[in-house]
Amino acid sequence: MKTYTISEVAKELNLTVYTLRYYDKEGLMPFVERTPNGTRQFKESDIDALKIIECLKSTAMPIKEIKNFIDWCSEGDSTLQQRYDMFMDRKAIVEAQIEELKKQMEVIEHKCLYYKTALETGTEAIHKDNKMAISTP
Amino acid sequence: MKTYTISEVAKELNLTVYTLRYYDKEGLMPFVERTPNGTRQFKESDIDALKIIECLKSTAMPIKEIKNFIDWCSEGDSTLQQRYDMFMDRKAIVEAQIEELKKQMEVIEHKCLYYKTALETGTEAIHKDNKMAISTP
DNA sequence: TTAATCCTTAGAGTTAACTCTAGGTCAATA
DNA sequence: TATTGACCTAGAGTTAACTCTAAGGATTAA
Repeated sequence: MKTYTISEVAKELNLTVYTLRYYDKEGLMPFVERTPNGTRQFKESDIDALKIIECLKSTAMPIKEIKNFIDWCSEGDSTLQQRYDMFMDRKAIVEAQIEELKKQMEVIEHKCLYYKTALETGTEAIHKDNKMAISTP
Repeated sequence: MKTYTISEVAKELNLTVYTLRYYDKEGLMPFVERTPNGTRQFKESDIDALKIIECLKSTAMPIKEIKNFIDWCSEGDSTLQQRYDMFMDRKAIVEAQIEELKKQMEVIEHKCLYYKTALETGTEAIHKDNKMAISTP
């Protein structure tokens, strides 16, 4: 079975070897095996697991919480409910994150229009006596 | 004109007074006026400006970049182009953030289903010989 | 055989964004 | 009048997530 070195994995996942070792130190990769002299040997399934870790990280889950999940995975079927609940919770969190970003997007688009108009006339004064501030953003 | 104390503003924006003073220290609030003895007096427009700051912060813009924008605001009409470009860039960044979250959402939903099926049969083994790993997440 | 290049660890250093403490001012109340 | 509680600053401390350094081991290439 093909295995990968830490730098190959780092390259593939767009991480540094430092980061991967840090994750290991934090207990995020207990499944990665070693050669007799201690070198990490990543299997395809390890890379898949790291992709799940990256997925959770990209939704702003703290590393300590990701570790809880990894620990549950190691404990086996007795933790299926916790893991299911975790992903359902995460789903709700990500939905909220998307909604929040969409809300802020409207504000940003409004500002784009505001500055477009200001640029056309050469001055922000066009928006004066408007509820949009001038010297404050 | 009605003004607000730092603790009133903190409450309204769901921040701490420490955070607001920190923002001020970092140059994010040069527009906030003071009473003769030094107490900050927030106007409505200052709170609006802070809401823009919070908007940018919620899209992961670093405080130093937000400060650039605030500085441009203080410089007046000569920086209209920079400010327009900044909001257009931010718009693209937020669009990418939303797309990224949607992509991760699919992974999470897939995991929800995975664990739902596993829970129904009481074991993760149901997914074995599948490309989904068992002891790795 | 020696140099380069990978790997390892322990532990120190960095950065961003707070978060708090110490010591002080000022205005209102008991 | 004294105490309470809000405000202030400077600067120290905290936390998360890296990021790097030092010192050393194994493998390959000249």
